[in-house]
Amino acid sequence: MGTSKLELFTKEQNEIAAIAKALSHPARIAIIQSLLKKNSCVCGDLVEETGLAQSTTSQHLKELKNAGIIQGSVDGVNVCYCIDVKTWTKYSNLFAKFFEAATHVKSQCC
Amino acid sequence: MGTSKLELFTKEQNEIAAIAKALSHPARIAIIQSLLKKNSCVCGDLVEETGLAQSTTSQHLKELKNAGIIQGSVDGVNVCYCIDVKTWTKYSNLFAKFFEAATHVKSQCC
DNA sequence: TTACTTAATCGTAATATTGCGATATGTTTT
DNA sequence: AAAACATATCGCAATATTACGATTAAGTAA
Repeated sequence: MGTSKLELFTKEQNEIAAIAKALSHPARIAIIQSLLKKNSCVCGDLVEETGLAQSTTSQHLKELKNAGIIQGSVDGVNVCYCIDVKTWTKYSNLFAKFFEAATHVKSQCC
Repeated sequence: MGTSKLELFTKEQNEIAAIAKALSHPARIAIIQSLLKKNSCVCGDLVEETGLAQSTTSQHLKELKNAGIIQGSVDGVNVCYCIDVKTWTKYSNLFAKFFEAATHVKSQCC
């Protein structure tokens, strides 16, 4: 136990949940917002941005990378991260679709 | 440790992360989708929908309720759940705004 | 080569999440 | 009142997440 029973749900449900999971920590939201604003894309700057330890920030970056949201490329001693626009757009559409389903709900049933 | 350092982040960042957390389990996505489709709104039916134990489903419902996404009202022996449309719309807009920020990003920086 | 810098990974501790069975609570029905 | 039903809560076990310091790896500069 302690593990989610993923096999009970549809591919889409698991996908939406997985993306939401990647977005479920404020540090990761902060990182994404920072990258979208393009104030910087260097890992060291993101460490300052989050206010967390370097190792912790690195862990969050890894999760965002695994989710396909960001990508990093080595630039000398630094690593430059950026939003993977293609994936981001895909996720954006998926969430928009998911949320929009409620526009047809006129009234509360209870 | 093990606790997120919420005080390091903005109210908005924490809010987005909190909503995402509520959406970060496929069972909860399944519940929401079911309620949006209005196939049913009775707790017992949602237990079947998820395929999880009654107590586990009840726990997921509680989390969605805590996040303000759904509301339940007692109807005799049953409890009828439904989407809180007002909150849902609010969250929908918040996420749309969050995702849209990337439409201005023309190219990858790295 | 050695020293320095940056970032990833490892090891570990604290806490949170997921899931279930058992039990409690509250509402109908008999 | 007693039995039946639906749902919430409790207690527990397994696993996941968050965070940090220490270490490793790899590039750059002296």
